Amino acid sequence: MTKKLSTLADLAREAGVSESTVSRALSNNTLISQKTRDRIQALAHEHNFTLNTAARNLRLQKSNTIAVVLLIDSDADQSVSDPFILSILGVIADELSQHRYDVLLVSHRTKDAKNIRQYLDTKRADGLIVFGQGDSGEHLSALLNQNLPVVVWGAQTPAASYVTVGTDNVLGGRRVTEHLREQGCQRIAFAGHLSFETAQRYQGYRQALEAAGLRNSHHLDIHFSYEDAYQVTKTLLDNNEFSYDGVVAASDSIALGMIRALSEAGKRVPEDVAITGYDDIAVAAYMQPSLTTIRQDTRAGGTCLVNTLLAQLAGESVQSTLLDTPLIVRQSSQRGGQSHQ
Amino acid sequence: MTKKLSTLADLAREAGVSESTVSRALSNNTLISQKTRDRIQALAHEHNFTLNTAARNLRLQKSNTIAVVLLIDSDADQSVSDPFILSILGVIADELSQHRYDVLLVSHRTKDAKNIRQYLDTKRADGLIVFGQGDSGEHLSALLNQNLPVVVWGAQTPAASYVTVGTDNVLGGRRVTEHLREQGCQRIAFAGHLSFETAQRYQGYRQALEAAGLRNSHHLDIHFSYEDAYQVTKTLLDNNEFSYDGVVAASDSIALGMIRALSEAGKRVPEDVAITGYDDIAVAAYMQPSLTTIRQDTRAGGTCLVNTLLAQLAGESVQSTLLDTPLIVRQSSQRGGQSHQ
DNA sequence: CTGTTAGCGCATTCAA
DNA sequence: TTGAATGCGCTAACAG
Repeated sequence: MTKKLSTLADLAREAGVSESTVSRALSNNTLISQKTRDRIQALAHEHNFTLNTAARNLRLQKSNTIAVVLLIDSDADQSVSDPFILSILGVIADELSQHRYDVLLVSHRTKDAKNIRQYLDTKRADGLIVFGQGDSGEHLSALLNQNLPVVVWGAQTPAASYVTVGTDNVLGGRRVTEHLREQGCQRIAFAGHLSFETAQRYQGYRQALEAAGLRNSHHLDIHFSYEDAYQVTKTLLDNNEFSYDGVVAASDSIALGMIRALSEAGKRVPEDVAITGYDDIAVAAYMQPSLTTIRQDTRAGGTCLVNTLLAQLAGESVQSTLLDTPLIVRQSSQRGGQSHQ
Repeated sequence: MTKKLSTLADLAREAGVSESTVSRALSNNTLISQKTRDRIQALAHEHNFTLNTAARNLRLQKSNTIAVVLLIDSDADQSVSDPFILSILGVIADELSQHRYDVLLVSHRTKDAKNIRQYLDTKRADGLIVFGQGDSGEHLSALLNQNLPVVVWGAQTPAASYVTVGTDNVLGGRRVTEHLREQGCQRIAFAGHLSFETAQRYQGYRQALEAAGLRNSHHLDIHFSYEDAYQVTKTLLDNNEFSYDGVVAASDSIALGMIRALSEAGKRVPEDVAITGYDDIAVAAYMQPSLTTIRQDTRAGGTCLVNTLLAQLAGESVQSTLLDTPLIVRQSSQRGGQSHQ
């Protein structure tokens, strides 16, 4: 390792040429003779030289960076902990790095959503991928109505002016509920806090109940977490207020917490209570009982988010995508049901 | 929303003062009269003005950004999928954003580890948090021997010249193994691929066996994943080659995969086979049976990584930290054991 | 208290 | 085929 050459000027001096020649040589510009190019590139490599990104960005007015923005509910805990989000984030980081983009990970309180424009305005990021429209769809709409390079994870709404990639949550909610009906469940509760996307799942649940001629719906308000699900369920059971034979959980995490509480209380899943989750997180297949759920394919979702954004960046006109929401039937819901008369 | 003011110069013109005054006013420099400061800050706010980060970074020769580098094994799958890593990443993002730092998320093939210096050299990041020394400790040592602002997640090694935050993997491996011995296990296998950290856990496993007078160790080579663990275990069971009554799994994921395979084959956990995991991922407490494991506290770990790095950045002298590795006893390993004669 | 000036490192226009 | 000069937007030393 020879001495440190940290700027173009250093390299130029070392090579005995001008800065502009080095700049061109490094970008493999054909204006420069092949010989010079080779020589300079070799030199740069030898000295482990890399361009100063800030200077380059300033000059080029772009950043080669995509900001992934996580909008965090202010009253809930502020950390990024949802396994589904974390998992799709991993996919996005992969995809983006394959396209030679850097990923800037930022989290914002929901109510500060308006600040996210700054990443674009200050050329901090070339594009944005946003999670959490759930609690701030209206903010986003106000901000993103122009043709900005932004893709939002979540459901399309008629009002929204921005491009989204997401799954059909109403359909998903309907599917699991219908499935539980087919398994013979009579009293089916919906467990989850009704934020944006989960509210849609709830809506699907309602639709399915109504289609089955059931008038009463049951909502258990549980925020996204194992612990909360466990506690709420345990309390209900302790007070003898748990009267359901089926539960549509708004997420796999919630389903897991409930299953534990039920099991500790001596209830069998699925015999006494059939349960479905939502997301198909990695462990869903590996628990006992394995979890019936709606798959949200993180690989497909992440890839689609990235591709949509890159297409936008390339000037193509893009539209929102609705990903499929397949029902994955496993043990936690299967108990023969009516179909087996 | 008035017209777009995108640079300091624009703001200065609008305010009828010089650029430097605006610059100072925005940084709340007391050189500027309170009145002027207030006026300019109000103006900036009204126009939703933010500084251009690239220009600012270039001028200041710093970036207010921490790069989190994930070193990915080249022959394994390239994606960021380990739930433990993802979870600690969430914590880091939190902590860093509370300290007003941005997080640049980058993944690199292990063998390209030497490129990670560039983030520092080009002032792309003020500091680095690195995961995955496991497979590239020697590369890192070669790179990071200077007093660079870098903190590596993982175990300390005598050779390593860099600062680490991690848990005592040897101790952890020893603890679970001793625990299984206490539960009466006679033939205990270690399940996991022997990379850096897991090799240390394996070493602890060996120590515990030797201390118990057991000469034979059993190693099942399983990479980090549910699926691989499931397949390998299933194959062993199908061939009647699974002869263990205890398993020390190198990660919770592996434990889950194995438990599923065992359960499908009609083996009971913990009665027929007692199993321990490693990490204490969120679901560990919520599965059936709940998983005995070694806790790696992601909150503590992430916080410590960040604090150590920030201290380094502040010029303080810091040293490596070894976090506690508590044994969390749950159902998957408990079967009375010898102590109940 | 405020303004003028210079320069961070790079890409690019214009001139040679 | 190469070099000299300019400016991206910002901060800070120096002057006033």
